[in-house]
Amino acid sequence: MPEPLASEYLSVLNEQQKEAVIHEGSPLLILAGAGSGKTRVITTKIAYLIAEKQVPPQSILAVTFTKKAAKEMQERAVLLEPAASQSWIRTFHSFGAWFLRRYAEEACVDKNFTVYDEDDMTTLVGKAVPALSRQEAARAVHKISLAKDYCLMPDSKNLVQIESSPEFPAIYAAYEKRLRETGNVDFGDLIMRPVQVLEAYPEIQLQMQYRFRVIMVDEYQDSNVAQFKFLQALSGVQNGSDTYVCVVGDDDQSIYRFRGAEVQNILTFQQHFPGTQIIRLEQNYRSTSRILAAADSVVRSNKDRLGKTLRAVRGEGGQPVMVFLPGQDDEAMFCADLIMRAHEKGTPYRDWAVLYRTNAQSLEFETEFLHKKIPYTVVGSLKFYEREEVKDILAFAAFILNPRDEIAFRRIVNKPARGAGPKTQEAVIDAARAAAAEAAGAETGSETAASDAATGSLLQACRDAVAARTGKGGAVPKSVAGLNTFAGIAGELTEFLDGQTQPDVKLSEFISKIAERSGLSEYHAADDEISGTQRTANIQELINSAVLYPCSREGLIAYLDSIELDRTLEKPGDEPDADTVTLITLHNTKGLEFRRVIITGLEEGIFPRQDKSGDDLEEERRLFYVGITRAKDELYITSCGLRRLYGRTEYMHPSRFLAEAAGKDVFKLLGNVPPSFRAGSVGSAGFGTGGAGAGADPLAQKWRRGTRLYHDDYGYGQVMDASFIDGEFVITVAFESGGTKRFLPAYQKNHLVIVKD
DNA sequence: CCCGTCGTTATTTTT
DNA sequence: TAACGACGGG
Repeated sequence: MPEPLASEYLSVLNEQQKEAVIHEGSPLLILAGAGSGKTRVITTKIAYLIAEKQVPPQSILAVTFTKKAAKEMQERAVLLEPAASQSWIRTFHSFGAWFLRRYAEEACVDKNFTVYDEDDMTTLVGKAVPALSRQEAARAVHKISLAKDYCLMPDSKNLVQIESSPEFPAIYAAYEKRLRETGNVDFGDLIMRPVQVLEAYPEIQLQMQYRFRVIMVDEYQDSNVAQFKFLQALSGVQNGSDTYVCVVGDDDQSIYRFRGAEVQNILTFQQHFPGTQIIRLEQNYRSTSRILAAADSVVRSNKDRLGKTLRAVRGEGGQPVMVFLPGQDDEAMFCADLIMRAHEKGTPYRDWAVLYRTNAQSLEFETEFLHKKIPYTVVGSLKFYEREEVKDILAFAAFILNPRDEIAFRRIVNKPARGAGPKTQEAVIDAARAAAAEAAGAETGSETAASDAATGSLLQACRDAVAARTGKGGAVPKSVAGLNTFAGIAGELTEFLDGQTQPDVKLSEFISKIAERSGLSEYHAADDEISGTQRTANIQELINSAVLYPCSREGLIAYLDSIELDRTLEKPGDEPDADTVTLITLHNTKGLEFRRVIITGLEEGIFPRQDKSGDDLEEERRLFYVGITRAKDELYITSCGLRRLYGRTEYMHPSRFLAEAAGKDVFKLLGNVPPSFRAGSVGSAGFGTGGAGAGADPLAQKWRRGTRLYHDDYGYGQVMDASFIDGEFVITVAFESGGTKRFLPAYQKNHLVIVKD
């Protein structure tokens, strides 16, 4: 087959895209607006570099944030240039995992590490600092993760900016020590530790510079400090390396500040990569122009942006619709009706996506769609891999891979019950840690630096405990018998895995064997009988998902990585091409597009979420922008007057984002449109308006500033402020208990009474 | 050691 | 409202 000519794939690009593809010689920052064809640019660039610039494909590294994006990028690059199959197109985290396994010794991790999730981390913090409650431990875990996103160690001076509590550094340090004893890593380590290795070992940095000549980063606006440092260290800019660095991002789509993403990375890129050229991609190929106008009307309220104007290539299209509904049930019904009616006219379900701010909101749609027989797929929140039975099996697999894994050990040693309770577990773990410490001490001064594989092994510690108690005569305690049973099973499974010689045996055989031999299958099957759960089916699904991997240590590592490094992965067994409506959080839509999009729950407190202001509020607004720009043909926005929240029905306000956008006359308004949104009052749409006629309203007469009152739930308080917002009379009340709340007195007759002094 | 009941509490967003 | 943790009984 003849090599495709560069002109063939360049000819379909616009001028800016072409410029970005053929650019060379300096760092490059591509500011790519939504739908401007950035994936096409990156993939074409990869093909171009290989075919026209003779860059070896394996020396190209392209980094994305999600596995889905990585997969798509690789597929599209390969279509343009088959040799791109050898290029490294991966997520930041899977690249970090590869790096850590390769330099395991320098990074002080076990080569066979598995990745602890938040839950595992919390357990470990709880063990490292027993004084903490589970809740406190969870809070600490959150802060530790954030610290790692910023590459901060327990002794870093700047740690106070993450968490000012004086106890925190000690908690972090204790956790870190304990984590290292297991040899495993957490999510943050996948980026932070490679950075530390690169900074500590110049020769490794040189190896990387030699190996990767081209580094590209997608979704750069969502990179965090650790990832920035990773990029810096890999490319070796400070050392004058000529590695070609190209990052692609859109500051308007930065939505991960809460987990350490730094918009500064994109805003100050030029300063850290001197000589950077900037290319803007502003032609939008995705959406019709009225949808883009809606998007622009939203994001233009943000102050902190580089500024960019999308030009629509497609036609004007239909007018986006804003719908005001009485309650969340009506919202679900509205969506269902819309989708069903379109389906009757031939629109497939897969054209539709229903977007919401929090995962919990998916429930109303699931219920309604189930009822109306509309097929749907919930993206992301599928906690398949967090289910107890699934975690149990995976923990057993992880333990066999790394028998120092304290968390996995605790989880499975006594499941099903074998008489080895917490006290026994503690003793075994302490013994293993003592053995490891002793070995480490003995090592000092001797030249046997490589750590013994059995050192600190909990499996070995179990066997030792058994050996110490048997042969002494007398009855063997139940706990020791339990450890013996467990050690027997774990030993047998380890031998099975290591004894595999035929290459065509699938890993599913091994996973299945774990389920059977561990007794976990039976244990969970019993639960199915009693509570009618799906555990056996889930275990079977898990076993099936391992069929793609070979039955070996390497295969098992790859399998566990694939699960641990991408939680958004669809549930195994879900067919990807089914004709279903997509239910998805706004965050998860990053990089996706749909013909028809419904963004739901546009209410104050929900979206934007309560207590958002300043930079956080701007991020919420960008999230709205991301949602709008997913739509190709049709866009609907819904807002409810009532919503059930914490089991209580609350009266809701339309989101301030709606007022910001409606003033521009870009939306068609439907439903119970609040007065301030109606034609004629467009100019005054927004918050803090009203005032006129307030004195005449009976409610305003009753609830004046200073009025003392009593609320059923919150107790005694005083009206601090009273005003009309969006045509509704709202009071702000300060309670004696401390908090402040806002109410709509019109709807609080049963809960709110005036008290006379 | 396992099960049930009662009371409390929680909701961002995710690699 | 639902889910989970603490507690107590069997």
